Amino acid sequence: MQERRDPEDEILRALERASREAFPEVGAEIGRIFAADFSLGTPPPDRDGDYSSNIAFLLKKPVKRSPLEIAREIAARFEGPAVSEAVPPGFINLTLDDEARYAFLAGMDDPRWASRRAKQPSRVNIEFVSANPTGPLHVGHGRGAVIGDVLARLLANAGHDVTREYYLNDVGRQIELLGESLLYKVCEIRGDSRGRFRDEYRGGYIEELAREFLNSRPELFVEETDESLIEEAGRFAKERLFEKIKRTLERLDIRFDVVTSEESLRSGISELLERLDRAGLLYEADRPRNTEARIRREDSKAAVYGEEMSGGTFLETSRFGDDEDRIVKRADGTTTYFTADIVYHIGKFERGFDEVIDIWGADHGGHVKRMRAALEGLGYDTKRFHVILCQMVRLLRDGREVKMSKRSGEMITLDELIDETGKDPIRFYFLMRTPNAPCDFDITLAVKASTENPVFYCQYAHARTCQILARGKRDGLEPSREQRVLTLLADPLEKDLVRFLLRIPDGLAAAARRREVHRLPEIALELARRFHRYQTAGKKNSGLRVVDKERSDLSAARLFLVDRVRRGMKTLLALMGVEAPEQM
RNA sequence: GCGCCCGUAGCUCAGUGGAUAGAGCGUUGGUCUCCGGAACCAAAGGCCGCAGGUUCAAAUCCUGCCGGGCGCGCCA
Repeated sequence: MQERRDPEDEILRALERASREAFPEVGAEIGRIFAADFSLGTPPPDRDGDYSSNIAFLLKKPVKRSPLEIAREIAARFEGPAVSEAVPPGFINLTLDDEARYAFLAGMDDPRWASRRAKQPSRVNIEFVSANPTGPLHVGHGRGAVIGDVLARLLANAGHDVTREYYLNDVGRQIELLGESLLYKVCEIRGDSRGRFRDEYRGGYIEELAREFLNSRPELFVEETDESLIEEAGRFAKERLFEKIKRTLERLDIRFDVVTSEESLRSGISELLERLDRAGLLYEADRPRNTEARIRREDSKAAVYGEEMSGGTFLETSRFGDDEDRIVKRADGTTTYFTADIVYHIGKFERGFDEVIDIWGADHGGHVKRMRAALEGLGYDTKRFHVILCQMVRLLRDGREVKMSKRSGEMITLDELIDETGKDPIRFYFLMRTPNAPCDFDITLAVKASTENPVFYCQYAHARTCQILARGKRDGLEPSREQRVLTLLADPLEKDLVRFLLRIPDGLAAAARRREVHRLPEIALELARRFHRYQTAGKKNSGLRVVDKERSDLSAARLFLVDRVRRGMKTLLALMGVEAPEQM
């Protein structure tokens, strides 16, 4: 195995040296620029050069000369593993020399070839899915699940220590209602029509659970009070439903390091209330202060829940940017979801995480401000708290929307979607779009085996590399990594492929820095596109064929390149959790 | 009314303050004596929602407006 080299890092250091040498009087400024996340760019495709730098523009102000002049001064003093050239209006384009180029390609043997350590590796907690155990996962949960999982992979690739966490809301009114719904169904099955229980949850899974519950408790209803029955039924249902949720996620290759249950936080709640009280952030009232004048829409969804408003203890989140104060303890002494959630988030910081990331559905958008306010009020650094909100998923079939409504029972569960398309299209499509925007998932397209289907397109590129390498082997040709041989890779299509491979580590580092997983499919698609182009060109022009016994040196070089593309694609697919098949 | 998010090619969307704004689909026209054509090439198609501002440089940052999505008591 060859030792890995990071040509970009070498070039950046050489650029810094040359800049200091050319303009020693602004050394401090230069140091600042290079210490930040300053990185190299890519020249337009029709220009020479593997990298480009805009350093001359950034130095224009302190140096007080034209960017082009500055670029020339720096380029003239540049000493590194590349040839540098200053071009108007002031870019410095750099072409890596052969030795560094092939050292990079050989370094791809190292499984960490695409991993570039973040400047400040940190302990990161990513909480995602966290669906309530009151029913099966739906398609929207799948989006958050995939984004959270791949963000974890991406940050780990950048050297961070990542914990995947699921927050289980396993107490409270909804679990009570779940228990009642189960008992309602039990009564129905038994022909008992006394109507003692509410049927909040009605899906087919409730009936299944009710039958299981009856089987395990044939003597049901003999002695118990309704209250203890509801609790037992709730516990029974939530445990089974959470198991089911975990099985669904495992089908997508998603697992968690830690599951924290709301129940386990109970002991921390009184402590939290005392702490908030000591900080002077609590008050008792019938309604939050300063909210009378606020206008609300009557058709607001949450109004449905607003039956009782008997007052209680409020937390002054409005002092820290929230729209109004939030209740943390009801008049009857019970606490709310929000109270437990504060305990939970404080706990994450107390456990030593440097950064806390939550991946929530768009319908939780209103919670961001209050959570941030609560943390700020307690003295935590809210810059270390990030929320990624996932917008809605619209399902399409044959280009038409699949309507989903709970009432009509026309829900497609995540399990059903996996049955239909398999894991890979789901993962890939949900990654393709920024979480900030709603996305469409076209079931018809997801199972198609052609260029139109991006996941197929990438997997096919990988399979194609494997088949070509196998073909070479049958003809007695093996990849070569001798620099003498590799200089034969002179066609523009080959140079373009190499140049693209060179930029992958930086692309991944940038994606990690910005916590943006949707860049991954983009990178994979571009690599696939370049490779397919190269292969089809070889069909047209036999001079570009990879496997050619008549020209064994050239073949060996090209096979090496094909093998590097294979590794590149495999790495990208692995980061996305998508399979890399050797044949389709 | 308030908050968050989104307005980029006919459609779906990329775009890290940099060079002539890019892909896929769709449209039109092409490509193989087949290393997997399950692929590729070319053409057409753009007031980057509108108006200001910051900057050497704005699709990108700031402000205001217009249009769309989601949310807006103590359900989680």
